[in-house]
Amino acid sequence: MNKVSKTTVTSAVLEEFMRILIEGHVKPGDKIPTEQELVQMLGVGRSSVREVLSALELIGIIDRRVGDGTYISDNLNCKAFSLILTVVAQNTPVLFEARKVIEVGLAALAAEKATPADLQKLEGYIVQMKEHLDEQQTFIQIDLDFHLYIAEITGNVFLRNMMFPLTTFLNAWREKSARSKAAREMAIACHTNILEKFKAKDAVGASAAMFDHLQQIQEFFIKESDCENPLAQ
Amino acid sequence: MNKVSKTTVTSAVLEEFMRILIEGHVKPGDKIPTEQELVQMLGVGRSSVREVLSALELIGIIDRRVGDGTYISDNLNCKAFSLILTVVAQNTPVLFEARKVIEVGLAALAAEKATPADLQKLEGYIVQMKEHLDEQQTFIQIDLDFHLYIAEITGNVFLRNMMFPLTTFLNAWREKSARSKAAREMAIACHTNILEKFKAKDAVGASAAMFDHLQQIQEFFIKESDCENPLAQ
DNA sequence: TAATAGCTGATTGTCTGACAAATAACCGTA
DNA sequence: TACGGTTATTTGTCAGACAATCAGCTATTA
Repeated sequence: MNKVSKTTVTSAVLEEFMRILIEGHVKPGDKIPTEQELVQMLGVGRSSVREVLSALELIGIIDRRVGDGTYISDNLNCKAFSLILTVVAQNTPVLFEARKVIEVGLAALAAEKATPADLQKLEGYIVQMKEHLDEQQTFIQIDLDFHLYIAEITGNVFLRNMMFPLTTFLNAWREKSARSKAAREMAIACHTNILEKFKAKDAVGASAAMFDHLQQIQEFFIKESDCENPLAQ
Repeated sequence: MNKVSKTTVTSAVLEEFMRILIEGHVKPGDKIPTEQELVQMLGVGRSSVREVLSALELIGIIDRRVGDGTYISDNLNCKAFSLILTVVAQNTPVLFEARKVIEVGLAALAAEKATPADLQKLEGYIVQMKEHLDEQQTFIQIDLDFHLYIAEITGNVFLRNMMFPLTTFLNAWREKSARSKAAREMAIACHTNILEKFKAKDAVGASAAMFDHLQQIQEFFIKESDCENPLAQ
C-alpha cells in the first residue's frame, strides 16, 4: 500500500533505486544491477530505468561502461554542482557571496586540521606564485590550486566537491578580464597572511584572513570587469 | 577539431542544451522547446533527448507537465542537493562538518543584512520555542525554522537552497533519537545568543555564536545517539 | 607453461514506433 | 458571459531492434 502513488514511474524507480542504494550499503566503486535486472526487479520498462540511470550519471552519482556495467562513482557529486552553477551562472554576485561564505568556513576548519606537510605544500604554492608573477595564465592556475588545496586539507569530501566547481567557475570567469600586477602581488600577500594563521593554528584568524582576501578579489573583480546586474530570480 | 570527441550522444545533447539555455538567456518559468522540436533541432532520437531532460528534471533544473510542456524550474537546484545528500548520507559526520562551515558563514552574512523585521521574526521563533518546550516534535520544527530563516535573510538563493536539504536532513536524522529537555533549553539559550549578535550587527560575534551552537548540537548528537563510524570514501 | 590472438556473450548506447494520460485551447451552446 | 465538451498537443511509458564496446574465456603458439 504505497501512499497516494500519484507519482510517475520514473520517480518511483528513482526512489526504489535510492532505497536499494542505501539499504544495500553500497560503496563507491561497487557494481550495481544491470538494466535488465533492474527492469525485472522493478517491473518497469527499460526506458524508465534508463532515464533514471542517465540522470544519476549526468549528476555524477554513477558511472556506466558499455559492455561492462554500472558502478557507483568514486568521486561523487562534483558534476551536479557544475551543472547547477551553469544555470545560476548568470548571477555571479550570488556565487561570489556563496564562495565567500563557504571558503571562510573552510579556512577555519583547515587551519585546525593542517599537518606540517600541508603547510609545506601551501608554502610551495606561494613560492610558485612569486616565480610566475608575470605569467597571468600560470599565476591564476597556481592561485586556484592554493585555494583548492585548502579544501583538500579539511578532508571533507562534500565540501571539497562543492568548492571545486565553484572556485573553478569563478576563476574561469575572472580569466576573461586581465588582472593587474598589483592585484597579483596583493594575492600573494593575502595567501602568505593566510598561511601564517594556518601555521599558528589560528582558526578565527585564518577565516578572517580568507575573508579579507576574497573581499579584495571581489572588489578587483567588480572594478576591473564590466559586471552586469544580477538577475532577479 | 574537437579533442578525441569520444563523447556519447546524450552528453553532446546535454552540452548543446545547456548552451542554448545560457545563450538564450532563459529565465526561471520560461517554456523551452518540446521534445519533438529538440529532436529535430539536435538531430537525435527522442530517447536521447528524454534522458537528458529526465536528468535535468531530476536535479530540479526543469519542470515537465504532461499535455503542457517543459519549463525552467523557478526554485532551482534544491533537489540536486537532496539527491546528493541521500548518497553521502551514510557519512553523517561529514555532513555535520559541512553544515557547520556553511551555516557559520551564513550567520555572519545574515548578521550584516538583517532588517528590523527579520530580527522580530527570529525573536518570534524563540518565543515559540519557549512555549513548546515540552513538545519535542513541534520544538524541533521551530528550531529548524529558525535556522532556515537565517539562510533566508541572506537573500542568497544558492546558499539557501543548499542549506535547506542539509539542515532538514540532519534534523530528520536527529529526530530519531529523543533529545533531553536540557538540550532543548540550551538550544533556546544559543538562539537567543545568536539573535543578540544579530541585533548588534556583529558579524564576527554571530558566526562565533553559531559555531558554539552547532558544536553543542554535534556533541549532544554524538552523545545521545549511536553514531556509526564514517565510511572511508 | 606462459603469452597472445580471437571469439563470444553480456551490457550499455541509440533509434523507432506505438499507445496512454493529461492538459491547454478552442468551439458551440445555453 | 459562462459553462461543458471536443480536439490537438505534449509528456509518460513500453517494446523491439540493432550497434558499439568490453570482460572473460578459449585455443593456438612459442
